[in-house]
Amino acid sequence: MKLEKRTRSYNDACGTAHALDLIGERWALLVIRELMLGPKRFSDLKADLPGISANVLTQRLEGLEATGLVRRRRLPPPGVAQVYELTDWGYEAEPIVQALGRWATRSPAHDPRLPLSATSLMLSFRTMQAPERVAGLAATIGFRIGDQHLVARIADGRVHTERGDPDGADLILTGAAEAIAALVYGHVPLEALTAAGALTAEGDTALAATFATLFPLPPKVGSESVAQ
Amino acid sequence: MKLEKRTRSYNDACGTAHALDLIGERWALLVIRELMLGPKRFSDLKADLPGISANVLTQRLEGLEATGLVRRRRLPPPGVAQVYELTDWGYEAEPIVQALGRWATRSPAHDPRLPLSATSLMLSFRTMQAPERVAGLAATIGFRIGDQHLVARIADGRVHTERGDPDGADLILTGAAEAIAALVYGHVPLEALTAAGALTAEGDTALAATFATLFPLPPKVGSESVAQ
DNA sequence: CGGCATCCGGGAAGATACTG
DNA sequence: CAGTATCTTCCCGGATGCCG
Repeated sequence: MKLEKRTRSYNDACGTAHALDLIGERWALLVIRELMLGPKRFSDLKADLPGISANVLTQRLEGLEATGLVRRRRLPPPGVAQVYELTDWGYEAEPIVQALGRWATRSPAHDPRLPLSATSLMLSFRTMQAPERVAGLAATIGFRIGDQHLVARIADGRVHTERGDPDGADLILTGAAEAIAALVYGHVPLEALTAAGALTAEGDTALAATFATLFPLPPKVGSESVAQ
Repeated sequence: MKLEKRTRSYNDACGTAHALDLIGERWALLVIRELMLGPKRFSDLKADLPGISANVLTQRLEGLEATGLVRRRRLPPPGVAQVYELTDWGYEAEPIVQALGRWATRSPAHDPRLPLSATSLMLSFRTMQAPERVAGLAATIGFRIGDQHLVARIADGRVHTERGDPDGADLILTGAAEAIAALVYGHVPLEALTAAGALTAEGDTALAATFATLFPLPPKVGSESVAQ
């Protein structure tokens, strides 16, 4: 284990270029994305980042820790596990994640049916919500995705998402993130997903249809923009 | 010339991940940044991107053209040159460039005295302007940076930047982008820069000091955020 | 000169196996 | 569970050279 010389830099005073020096390496921003809802353990990060290898994840975490975006913390006695969490500055990267996400959904090549992590799904709710559709609504929807428990709270004209106990929510959806994405973004009816065994719904199942209207996708890039 | 198999993908339905599939390769976003103010020729791109090699620039332009972000256009007869320009969708990436730039200026490692392109400087004015400081002002500042002519128009509570003829501006600054950055972000007085021969000012030179107050940098990340 | 293709060396990423 | 070690592959960066 030798001291690394610093990663090759763009050597550019432009803030954008410096940002790429910090988080431009492959996987770096997706690691940050996965920590956006709170601390995670190494193995959870690895499981939620389809395709990353252990050594690359180790390198990214080391790098992000060195630049002050990620902090390593040992959990209190009950569990011996250690977790990685974003620093305040790390959390401030959320607008970047959102700007990228919003922009890329216009891509003709974007396939919303690919694998999806629970964190990505929750962040997409933050990004894609349409204020004029959310206005006046009040509800709480709980999610059980694998062993992750999450909540979307609709209030004050905004959809708030966070980790939390789904119990007591008006509607609780249990299933894979991809199935919930099919409901919200693919506009597959809840009944079709429950019938297929992809999703389980408890509570106010009619709420699901309303929820699915809150996150309209921007129009795909049309031929007028791409053709020469 | 064989058909390339498409670049390795994150294979993730998350919009952020797809954005990285599109513009996550090294240099890609900086190429887009350099085209943000309008079309450029290959050699201008190469000159304005310190450190990029010709073959990598070729690859990036091919890739960006294939994804529909960049268009290649042959200029009308007077010049045989061809230029690269962003598509509408490509221009829509500006919020990404801005989010990255704004976020990265908080980095302790950010050195604003590194080389800087004229385009980066103009975009930084868009990004970093403080509306409460711009309010009520009206002025036009012209820039001659190398052979590039640019204008910043202060009106309607906003700073607008674009390519344009500096003649007739209230103040015209001639010099390297780094010198103008020293004025605006380094708060080096205009007199010091003109005395050193780094900058030439014509017109309302007092305007320079006002202009330099319009773009406050956010506070650097402090020890409270980085320390464990 | 502008716009590439080609070859090469170094280094980062990916896959797998292995260890405390 | 949380990484390390090793090997292979591929990308990046630099140099050169071709061709209009």
